[in-house]
Amino acid sequence: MHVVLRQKLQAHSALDADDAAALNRLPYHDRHLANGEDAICQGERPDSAILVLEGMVARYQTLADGRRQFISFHITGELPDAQALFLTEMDHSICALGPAVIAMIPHEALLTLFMRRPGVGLAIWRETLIDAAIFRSTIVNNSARAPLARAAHFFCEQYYRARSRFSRRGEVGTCSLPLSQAQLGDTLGMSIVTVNRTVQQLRRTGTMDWNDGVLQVKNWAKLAVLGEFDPAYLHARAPRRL
Amino acid sequence: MHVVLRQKLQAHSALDADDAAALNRLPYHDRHLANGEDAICQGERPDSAILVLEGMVARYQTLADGRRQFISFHITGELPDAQALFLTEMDHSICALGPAVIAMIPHEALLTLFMRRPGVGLAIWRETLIDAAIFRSTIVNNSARAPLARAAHFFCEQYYRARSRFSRRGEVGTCSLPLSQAQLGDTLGMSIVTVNRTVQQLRRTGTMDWNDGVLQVKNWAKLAVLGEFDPAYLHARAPRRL
DNA sequence: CGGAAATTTGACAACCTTCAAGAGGAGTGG
DNA sequence: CCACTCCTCTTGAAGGTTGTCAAATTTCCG
Repeated sequence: MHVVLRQKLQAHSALDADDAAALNRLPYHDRHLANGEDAICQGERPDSAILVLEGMVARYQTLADGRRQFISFHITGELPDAQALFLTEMDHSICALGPAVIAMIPHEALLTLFMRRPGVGLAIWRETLIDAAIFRSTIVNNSARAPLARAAHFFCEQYYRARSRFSRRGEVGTCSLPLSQAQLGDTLGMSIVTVNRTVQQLRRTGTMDWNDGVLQVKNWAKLAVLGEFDPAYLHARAPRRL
Repeated sequence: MHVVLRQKLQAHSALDADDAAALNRLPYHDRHLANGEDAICQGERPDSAILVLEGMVARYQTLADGRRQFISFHITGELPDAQALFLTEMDHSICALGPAVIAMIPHEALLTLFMRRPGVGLAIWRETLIDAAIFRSTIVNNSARAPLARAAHFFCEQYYRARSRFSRRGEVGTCSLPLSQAQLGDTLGMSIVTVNRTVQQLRRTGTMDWNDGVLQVKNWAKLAVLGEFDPAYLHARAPRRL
């Protein structure tokens, strides 16, 4: 757990030895989630933060008629409910896509850590700010792009983020993306039928494939053009110290 | 300037006397913006944060074909680019809707303030988290709701936020909303024609009117139902201290 | 092996966007 | 003062895209 969190924070923030040591003393306990299981629901007031250790979790809101809208997806090292540290009531739910393992870290322990090591607090603040930057991009994507570009942009983002822990971000390769087409529809705001036809259309471009929860990128440059994808908004590297 | 910021932060965070005093010593300078003028553009690396003093400003992204997608709107007391404190490069632009006055507060002064008065830093952190909560809601609204509900929800949010500085949030009344229909289209992801017809449809419900940049709510309860509006996501009150 | 879920395909209707044009106002310059 | 332009709002019509309905096929899982 500790190494996962430390690596994530160090991807964009400088932590000194004392910060790292303090991180290593954070208490937590693991929790295993089945496919589709909720880690936390809208309206609840959690007293622990979630750190994804394995698998993928998603944030979603439930609409008045029961439909779901997915908001974001999170992989190993991410803190999908960091905002709950300061916003007591959850305005959305978090569920597992496929089996997942998460660590539950008591809010209290994090808050005292922030007092003792402000650098850690700032790193997590930055984490939440990157989260918000991704939300902004999602607003633009779902509101303004036609289905093909919208789906392409989504695939680009997931692929780029999944591989950013390694050095080779773009280029050919695969990553895990364990969604159904129906869930992708609830992500991009399109009907299942349109999702299906759009994905087929994307496949025909020869830039990517997506099967059995695995996204395969065959021509990154072309896919990025189709999706108008510019990774600047992911703020992958912006170290700054107080 | 100082009183505007202090009131905003105290709306959701407890500040002690020393925090307030430190806020009052923040340096800044005013800047007047003409209608449509950009306060800051995508790609820039600001060294000051923006605080809205008068009027309204909007965040937006520019798409590959030059179209605009508005992301959020900000009124007196809000910090529309607080994230730039820790994410150096702007991933969006900020412009004025109608004439506006903003205060520019040097990042350096804010960062040293956070070191001396962590409570102020936390208050602004919470501010950015509420920002993100609004983004989540916008994703849901623009992705999943039909035009009428989408527009109704948008009007509800703007009205509720504009009036939250006073005690009477819901109920009958007016607030400033100086957008054109075309700009509302670039906000909700609808064409001008659809915006026009949707607004007319909303007017016919008798719940609201919107003319000359003024939003008038005539039947708050019914409008909130039309827009499926639940203000919980605005986290208007959630005081918590370290 | 059987049943449920996911993917795929077709057809059609509804909706939205685009194109086009006119009305009303605000601001500018002759 | 009026003509002119520009912008916004409004309305109509046509065409295209997307959602809905329905059903077949494949895959997954017990």
